[in-house]
Amino acid sequence: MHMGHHGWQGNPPGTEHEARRRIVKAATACIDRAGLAKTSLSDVAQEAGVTRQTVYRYFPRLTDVLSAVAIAGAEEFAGRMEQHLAAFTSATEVAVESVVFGVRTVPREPYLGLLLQAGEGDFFTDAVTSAQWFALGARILRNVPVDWASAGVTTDDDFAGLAEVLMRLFLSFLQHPSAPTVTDDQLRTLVRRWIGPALRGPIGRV
Amino acid sequence: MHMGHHGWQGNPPGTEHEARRRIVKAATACIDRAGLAKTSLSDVAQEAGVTRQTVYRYFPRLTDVLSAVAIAGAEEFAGRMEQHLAAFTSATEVAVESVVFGVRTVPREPYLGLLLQAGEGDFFTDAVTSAQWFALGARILRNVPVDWASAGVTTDDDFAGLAEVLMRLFLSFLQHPSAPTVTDDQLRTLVRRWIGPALRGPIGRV
DNA sequence: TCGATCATACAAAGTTGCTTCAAATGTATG
DNA sequence: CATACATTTGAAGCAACTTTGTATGATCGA
Repeated sequence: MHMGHHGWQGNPPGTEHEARRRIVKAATACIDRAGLAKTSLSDVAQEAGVTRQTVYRYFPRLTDVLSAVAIAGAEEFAGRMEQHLAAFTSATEVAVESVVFGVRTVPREPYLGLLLQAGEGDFFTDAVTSAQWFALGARILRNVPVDWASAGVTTDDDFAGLAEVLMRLFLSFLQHPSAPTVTDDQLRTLVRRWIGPALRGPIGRV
Repeated sequence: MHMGHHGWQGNPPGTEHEARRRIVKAATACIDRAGLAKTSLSDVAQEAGVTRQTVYRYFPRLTDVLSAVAIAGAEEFAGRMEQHLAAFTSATEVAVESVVFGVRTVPREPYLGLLLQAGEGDFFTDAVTSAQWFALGARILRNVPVDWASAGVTTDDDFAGLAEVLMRLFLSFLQHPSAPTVTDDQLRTLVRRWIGPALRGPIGRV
């Protein structure tokens, strides 16, 4: 990574936005490799092939870089989740598989895992709150090509409520696997049995 | 607490079991007052009015005292929860109110709160695992005088599954209140809407 | 006498409160 | 981009203190 000595020194190739994106990508790579605690701004700058000052140009503080990493990670995850869920045709299956997908995928993404375990006051919690997670979940569900109306999910509140319950279950399984090894099928049975009935027939007031 | 200089020194009043119970009670009081980190075996002994050696007589290690505290606390909590739930007559309401009761009650019990936040490898986690919590929940539900059969909950698996979902939701609300202040009614609506339908009519395979 | 406790002592392990040194953050200037 | 620098943070080492866990003999009541 010894670029910079004979290359361009003025305006970089690509837009400002591009440089910003490259820094976030570099930070993500560093965190994935060395962990959050062992990642310094110098490491990120080196990985991105820029100097520390350039990083400060786009992010006033180190925590802003990390917030951007968290948000970018969540967005990327949302995209993959949506893509994955598009393969299912019933509302119940989409609900079931969203939990399974989350439980199996998130632990492989170090910065997302950190995000979920973050405690009160943690800057990571400020970056993406659980409320934002629920909103993200609702957005994902809404975009999945399924006949939600016939499943009784129509209003924004319906999506928000369903997303919140599913997200809470999936967060819970990350922290309390319950058995040393929970199989995908055990997860499916649980969600299908206890959330599924709500997705058949109108939900209405209860 | 300067007893011991002029009191009895031989066999104590009450049975062996009584002394053990008194130590657990004293430890609970200490933890409630000073917190887990600031509670030492000496404190517990002094609070119980015995010497450290007597504590060691009943509990080989300090962690055994704390395990006993955790288990006793969970049992006591289960008793109060069962009593509370006896006031409700429908299966759905029992499910709903069990979550509300848990969310509102547990934070007031320092040693239970610690238990729920305990991480992997924490001795508190060894004391009462999440699997034990789910089992406790199932036991509670089973004992509440409600016509579970007509709600579709009959087998041990039904109780275990329902208890697991409810416990997970309640644990989740402890850690992610979602909004700064979640009202009891918001909690009720969520659970009633997404778990309730499963408790009307037979559950069966899905 | 027996069984449980008290009293005291003590080694090993863990905590706390520093001091010191290196690394990282944030800012300035050319 | 490159270099320089004040301030903050983190890690490493170390001494004083606390706590754990164990041992041993004396005391008291049944």
